[in-house]
Amino acid sequence: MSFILITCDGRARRGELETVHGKIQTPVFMNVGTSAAIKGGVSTLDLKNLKCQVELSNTYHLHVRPGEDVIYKLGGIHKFFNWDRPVLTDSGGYQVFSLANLRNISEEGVTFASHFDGARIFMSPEVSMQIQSKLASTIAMAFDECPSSVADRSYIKNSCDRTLRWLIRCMDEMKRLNSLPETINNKQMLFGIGQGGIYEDLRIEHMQRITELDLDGYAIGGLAVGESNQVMYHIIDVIEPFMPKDKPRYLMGVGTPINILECVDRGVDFFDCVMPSRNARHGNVFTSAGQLNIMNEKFKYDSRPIDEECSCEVCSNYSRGYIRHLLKSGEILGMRLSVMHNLYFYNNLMEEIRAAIESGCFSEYKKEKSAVFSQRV
RNA sequence: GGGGGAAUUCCCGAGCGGCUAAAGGGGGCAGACUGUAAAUCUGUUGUCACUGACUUCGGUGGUCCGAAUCCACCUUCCCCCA
Repeated sequence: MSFILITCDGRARRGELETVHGKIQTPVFMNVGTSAAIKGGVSTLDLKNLKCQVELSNTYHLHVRPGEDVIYKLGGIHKFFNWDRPVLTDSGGYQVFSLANLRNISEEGVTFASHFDGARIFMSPEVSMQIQSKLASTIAMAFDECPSSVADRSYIKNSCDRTLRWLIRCMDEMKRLNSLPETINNKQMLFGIGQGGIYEDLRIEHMQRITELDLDGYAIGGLAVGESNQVMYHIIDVIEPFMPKDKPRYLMGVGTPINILECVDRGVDFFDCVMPSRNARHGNVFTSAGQLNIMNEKFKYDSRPIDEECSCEVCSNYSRGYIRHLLKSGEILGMRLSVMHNLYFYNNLMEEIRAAIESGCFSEYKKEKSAVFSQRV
């Protein structure tokens, strides 16, 4: 289990992470299927055709439904949804942020009122690790607090300190769980998460302290939660020098195609975002000529594919006019086709980014694509 | 043949004398969405010379300072009794 840095182009890194479920070529975009399913009716069989390397699911959501014991008894998440490539499970830390009005934080952990039925759910570093161990994902994320972007400095400081203490508890619990004979994946990896809001010194301090611990990868959390892109880029610039060169770096929850180009350029290896799937469900699709909303009236009689440059199975077979009709009619196929296209677009973008880094022309590639991606069709 | 009810802006549907260009849905048009409480949310939806004016609530004519709202007749539709 190791991370190899194949080559660099400026700060952009081309790497390879070896896992028990195969190698991950980085930079990589992880396809988000929170409840062990890509929303919009896209299966794991489809994901293979969409160039997906890593699927991401969520500890909190799978704990609420169907419960980790169900997935454990069915052989772990890979058997559960028939996917043999890497899976990363987020820890539930983001739900501390997104379900802010339904939870209560203490040193021990977080109590949620389930968004599903209001039942009390307790999650702590140990509980999150236990759930993720039963899910048997390839990579587990540390249980952190993703604080609000408007939280004040003293709150962020205290939150970072607590998240560090939680990280150590996560590591201890993961070590214990990986040594148990009944553990499905006893080589489960653990990534730690750096926080610090928009405060440079807190960001640096937190990153320094978590990188003193021996983790399989280091994530940047708490960005793209309301601050501007420029602030986000600046924070990454500030903390990047403090991240180990020989470990994968994961920018959580980001982002737009331009965000990804900018952050690869700043040395990030892993990304994930809800954007390609959520936006697709609302008709917003990404193309090599810029974004468009397929439901706009101007596409009513358009016989062209979503993206004439795209070779995904959706663009090879269906017109804008047809997909517009499906979405306008509330047909689930409209979502399915749009989501499939957007995921292919993201996964293909990452493939092109990898090739550009390998050939040493990443900055030209980034410049050319950024100009196009900011356009609307 | 007799009796009763209804016609509202693209559709359904409130309104029953001034606060009504007219609630609320739907549909239409557009926007948002960044470790997914998101098949969700927001804006907009008579016309124009648009901080104002004009036209509109089946039709025609009345009452009134003022009518989608009251009256008369006409047209169409629905229900009940024969």
